[in-house]
Amino acid sequence: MERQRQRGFKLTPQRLAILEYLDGNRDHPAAEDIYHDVKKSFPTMSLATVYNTLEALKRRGEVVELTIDPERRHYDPNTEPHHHLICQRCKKIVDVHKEFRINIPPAQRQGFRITGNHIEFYGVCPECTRKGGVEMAVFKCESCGATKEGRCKPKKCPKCGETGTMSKQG
Amino acid sequence: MERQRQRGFKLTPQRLAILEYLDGNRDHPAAEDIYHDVKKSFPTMSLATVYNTLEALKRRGEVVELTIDPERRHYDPNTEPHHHLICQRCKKIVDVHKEFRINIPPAQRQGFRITGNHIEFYGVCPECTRKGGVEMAVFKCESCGATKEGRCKPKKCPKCGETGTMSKQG
DNA sequence: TCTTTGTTAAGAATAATTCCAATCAAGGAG
DNA sequence: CTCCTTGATTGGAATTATTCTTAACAAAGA
Repeated sequence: MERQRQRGFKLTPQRLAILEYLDGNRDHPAAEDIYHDVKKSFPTMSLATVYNTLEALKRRGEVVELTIDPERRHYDPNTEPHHHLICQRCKKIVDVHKEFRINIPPAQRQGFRITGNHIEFYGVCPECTRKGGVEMAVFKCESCGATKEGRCKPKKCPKCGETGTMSKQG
Repeated sequence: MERQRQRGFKLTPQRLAILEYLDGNRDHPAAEDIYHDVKKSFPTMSLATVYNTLEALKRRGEVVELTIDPERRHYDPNTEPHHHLICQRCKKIVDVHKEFRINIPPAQRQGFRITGNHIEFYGVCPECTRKGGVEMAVFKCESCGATKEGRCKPKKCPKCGETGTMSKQG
């Protein structure tokens, strides 16, 4: 994070808050998630600033944009090359730190010069496996109080629409 | 009725046109691309119908939705498991038909049950390699006549906004 | 023929993202 | 210290892809 200071990247309070949220984060948040969280300690934060900052960080190679979820872009502050494992039921994304020796045989490269790769693994996470497909839990929105039954934590409140506010109820 | 229900899919002229467009297509088109093309021979076609049809085909496993491009969803009528190679410059997507023996060691599976994977390879396509990064070509919109300079064919006309109408000029 | 079911078209609605114009804050030059 | 330049922030408007809704429709079955 220190390395930002140089290189003409202005460390404004807003950017600092975003960087702090991102630092060490392994949740592959979307812009909206970052916004929602950072807003709590920084109520004047604008969603546009989150997008601007993410774009600036992306250009600097400090975060990687994940094109894994057709609904929204996710960002990964972990820039070491790694892969991802996605729960096909609840859409949770976790990291896979292993190098795979994969190479396209020249005959199949169609003239491309290959520069890298990214593997998406699909599967079912332990929580969803346990829930089996029948059992359900109740999730409550911290923001508007609405409740919803489901196998896994909904990313967004079905009532007030806020993201990241649903938590499991006793 | 039973037969119909088993197939559960009415072959309407619109759907036929979409299927024909998709058949053997290796371009990983987006909904808009399909719409643009099919509309030519079927001017009454609606974009919603394209989306509906794609959704129906997806549910039946006749097409695969590719989450590769953050801008829009692409569809692949080739449902045999395969991977993709993407030109990082012009965003062209080509197929890679090869099986890779990749496995996440149990210690790293984090309790997930793995069901599949998809590899995205990144690279530079022969056209873009040739253009080197300096040389440019001029592309013209078949629809509105606007021209644009670029390394690779723009997916969308910068003036009229139509997709798939840009072609290289003499 | 009447009903059921699923399809289409058009446009409205939604949601993520980008754009824009008006500030604002910091740093350098004078 | 003040002026000027540059880049950052905001909030709202604009844009874009996608979904939803409704009414009209068409084929199949009773």
